[in-house]
Amino acid sequence: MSAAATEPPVDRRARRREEKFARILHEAWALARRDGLAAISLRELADRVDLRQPSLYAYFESKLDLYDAMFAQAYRVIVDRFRAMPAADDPRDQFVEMVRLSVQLASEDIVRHQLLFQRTIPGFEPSDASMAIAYELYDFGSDIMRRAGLTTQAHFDMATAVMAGLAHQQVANDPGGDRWERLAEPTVDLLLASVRAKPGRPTKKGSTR
Amino acid sequence: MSAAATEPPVDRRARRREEKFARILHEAWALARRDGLAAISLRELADRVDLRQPSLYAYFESKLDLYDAMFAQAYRVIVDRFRAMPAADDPRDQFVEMVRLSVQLASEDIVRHQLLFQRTIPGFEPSDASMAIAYELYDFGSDIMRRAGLTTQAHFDMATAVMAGLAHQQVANDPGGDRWERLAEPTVDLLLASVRAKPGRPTKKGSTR
DNA sequence: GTCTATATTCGGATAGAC
DNA sequence: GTCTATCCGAATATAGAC
Repeated sequence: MSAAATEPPVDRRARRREEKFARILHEAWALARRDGLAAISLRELADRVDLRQPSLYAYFESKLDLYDAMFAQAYRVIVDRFRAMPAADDPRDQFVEMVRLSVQLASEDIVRHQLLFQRTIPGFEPSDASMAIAYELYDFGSDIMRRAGLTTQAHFDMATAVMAGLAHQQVANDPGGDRWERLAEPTVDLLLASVRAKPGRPTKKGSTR
Repeated sequence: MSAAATEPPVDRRARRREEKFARILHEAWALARRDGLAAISLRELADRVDLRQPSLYAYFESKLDLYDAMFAQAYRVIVDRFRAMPAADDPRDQFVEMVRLSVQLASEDIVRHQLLFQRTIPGFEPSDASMAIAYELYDFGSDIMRRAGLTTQAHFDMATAVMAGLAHQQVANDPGGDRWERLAEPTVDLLLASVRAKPGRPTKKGSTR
């Protein structure tokens, strides 16, 4: 409330700070893509944003804190991309589209995929605030799966495994291609067929091992 | 049985060297499990095997070379575990067992899984000799899948994605548990059901990598 | 093969002036 | 917020004696 016509200097400063922070994050991603996530050097990062290395500490408290900011930003991007999916009439189509998008997202930015879904940075643990963004994504995805007919925990677990697996194989064995991405549709139909075959009970009798 | 009664000193020395090298690898794994793969310190590794840090260079040429040795050893262990699987009469059962074993292997040693299946060490590329061991595993697994009825490239790709996904989810979201491991059986049946629904063109033997 | 000694470079982080 | 200066520790790797 109450933003003056001429923006108070405080807000301008805050905005400049945000812009600079965004630039820092941008260059951090660039370095991560070049050398690997774990190999980001604060010295080189500072160089790229025209700062001296100690000045970075005005923007984050430690290197792990930087990773946390990258983690949160990456999840925000992905949540936005999920929300931007065209709404499909058929829930099955929507499910297919989500799986396809997941593989695409992993494929188009491998280090992002590593930071979010593989725990590779020694000592890094996402903050609660960052995890909250992650949970947004899972809720959104769960809705889509539920609408497509998945009901049990086992259904969900199979579906998430399939999504993770397609993405992983795409990234690991056909980077830049679509060999696993194009399996999104048939794989979803596989899952849905099994749901329809034995609704609410995708596992055999005695399903707890 | 042709070893001389008095073993030649050359062979004894060679064996001692191998034993020491094995000890080095053992402790390297221990450090990786404690601190993460990327955080292995040659100083601490040397301490643990009663050497000074520079002496390690009598056993490998660089740190990346150490990772390569770990990579090769890990694949050898896994190949052995695959070969040690009890033979099942039903190829479908054999397939189930393989998927279950894959998830178990990832679950029981997460850093091994990371080194083999996630490219997380900056600059590390397995040597040709190490990759040869990896291919052994893929050939072995391909045979099992083929016998279970998978014929097309798409079948294989789906199956490998499912295996990778179950393992990943198990490791990432239920470490120490069996929430995804117990989905091995129903998931294999899912795959096989789709194969029976629309059988594809057979692939040539050994042509899947 | 193992040692001591050292080179070299780099890392993240802090103190304190402006 | 940004700087200079610096700390302190860590890292991998090499040289050369024994």
